[in-house]
Amino acid sequence: MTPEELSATIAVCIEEGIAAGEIALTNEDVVEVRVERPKVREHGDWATNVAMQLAKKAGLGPRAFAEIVAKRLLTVDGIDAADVAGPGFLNIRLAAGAAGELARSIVEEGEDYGRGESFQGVHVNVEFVSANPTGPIHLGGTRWAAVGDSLSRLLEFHGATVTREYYFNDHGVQIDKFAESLLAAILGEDAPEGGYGGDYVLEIADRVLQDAMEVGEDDPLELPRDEAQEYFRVRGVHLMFDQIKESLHDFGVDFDVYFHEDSLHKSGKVERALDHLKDSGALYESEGAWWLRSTEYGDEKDRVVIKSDGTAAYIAGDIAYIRDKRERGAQLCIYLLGADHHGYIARLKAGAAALGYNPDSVEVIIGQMVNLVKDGAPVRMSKRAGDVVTMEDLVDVVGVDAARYALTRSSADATLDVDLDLLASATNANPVFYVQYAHARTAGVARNAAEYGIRKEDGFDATLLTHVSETALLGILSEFPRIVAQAVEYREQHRVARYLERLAAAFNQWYDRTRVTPQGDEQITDLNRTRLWLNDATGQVLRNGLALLGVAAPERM
RNA sequence: GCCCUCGUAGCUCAGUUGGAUAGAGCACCGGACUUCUAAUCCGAUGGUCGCAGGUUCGAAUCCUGCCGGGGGCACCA
Repeated sequence: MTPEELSATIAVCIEEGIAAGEIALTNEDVVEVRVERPKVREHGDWATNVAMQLAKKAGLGPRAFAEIVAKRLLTVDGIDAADVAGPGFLNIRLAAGAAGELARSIVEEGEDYGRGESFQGVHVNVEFVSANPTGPIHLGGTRWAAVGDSLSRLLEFHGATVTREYYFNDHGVQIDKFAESLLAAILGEDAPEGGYGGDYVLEIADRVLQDAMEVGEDDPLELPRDEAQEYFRVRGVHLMFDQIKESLHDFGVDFDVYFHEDSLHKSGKVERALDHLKDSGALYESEGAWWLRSTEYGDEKDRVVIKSDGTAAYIAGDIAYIRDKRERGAQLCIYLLGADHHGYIARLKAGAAALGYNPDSVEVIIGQMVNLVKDGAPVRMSKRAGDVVTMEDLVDVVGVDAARYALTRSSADATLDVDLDLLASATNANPVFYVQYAHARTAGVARNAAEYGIRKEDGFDATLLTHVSETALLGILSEFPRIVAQAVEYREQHRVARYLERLAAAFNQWYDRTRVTPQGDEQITDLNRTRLWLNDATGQVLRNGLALLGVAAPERM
């Protein structure tokens, strides 16, 4: 019996109590029954606090309410015990077979186990990273790459069609500084004020020059300075962006759309969006400018969309962009932004509302910063000095799996300290290895079982899974669909990672106390076969969970 | 000054959206390998959940006010 089935069963018991006149409620009062795993094992397999939630309204004491439900639960097949405890908790113990059946159903469902439907048929646009191509992806961007891709995978697992999108621009102040820096680097000058340093600048500049020579173009350095800079801007941005895409690809993140900010302006989409807003009265005119009512969404002040000189403010592009995303089919637009962008939330929501969309269709996830720790001290990162830790640096030191896992196992809205020494050296201090090792173990057990000639299809008897470490493992396996559903609902991928760590621990404990393969000259029995089902079920869930984080599930380590 | 966010064990972090005795990993201490991988397992130590009030059967969780860290407050992009 899964927790979902148990939850539904309890609801039925309450409704029966209502029908029998023992509970003075209507069926509409019956809230969704939440079952949870008690922290203390002796309390049973599952517990619910529904009696405490409903007792008051029913005019009963919580314990009396719980007794009425317990009495009926006991008559249900697959439930061994239902006890009332404490202030009104209902502790439930499932029959051994009822829990054990799960091992088989997980293996049969395979990579679909845990799948959900909460986003079935919904088109979601997830925009993340979106760094302008003025340098390699740094640590912060790496975090959004890992988190954004994992959230996308979670949404897809719940039925969504996800567009992974990267928004960028190759014009503007920062890009000009980048172009200036390229030119300065190749000429052996110091980086300009507010420009970019670091080896990569010279590398890119060199490549631009080499490429020009190879195709027999005139030396761009012979051009007038402003033309040379423009030349380096176009070619340099292109090279830089290719490098970024390659880094992301090597990191396991591929975007469906790289959206060019300029295209909004050039195609007239900004203008059309602004006309639309003026016509619909979504903006108001004041002091010669057109304003967006962003204060209605928590902004400190309303924002100018069309400046008094008639030109579009930056935010106009954002609004046109929302409209473009929606017109391309997105029903939900999720933005992953750094903490320095939190002021954008109100503006984006106000923009969506002005366009006539539900402001809830724009969702902004604000992520906190990543700090790097080395030798017990924070590593100072300075962009000016080129002393920036990049995605490639991190991957070089710890590998893609450890990097992605470290960045996804914590909530995005907590600042994160990444300890390079720890990730690189002390392997057992690194949870990703613990989880991957558990998976490799399931694969190893399966290999050994095959050698012994143990075949799953020869037998399965759920009632044999009675060891305390087995019921614990089964309980955790049964939680996976709900953990995934919560991770999707709250957009919190780290729940999956934390769950996998619990699952790996439960598996290791089981592995330590029981055996799948026979010892000595023992005969192969259904117990061996049934445990192989459980072993394979665990491997399946570890694989499914790691896939949601974009982390490999190795067969051997 | 205002806004956002975080504050939980020595360190890094969870805490099932208000539930039972607040957890894990690391570090430290003590145990367990002739048998499916010891990258593991078992045990011990370690807490005024930043502080003070409030809400209720019940608060790490919700509300208010302080304190501390981080970020943000343009007719810039």
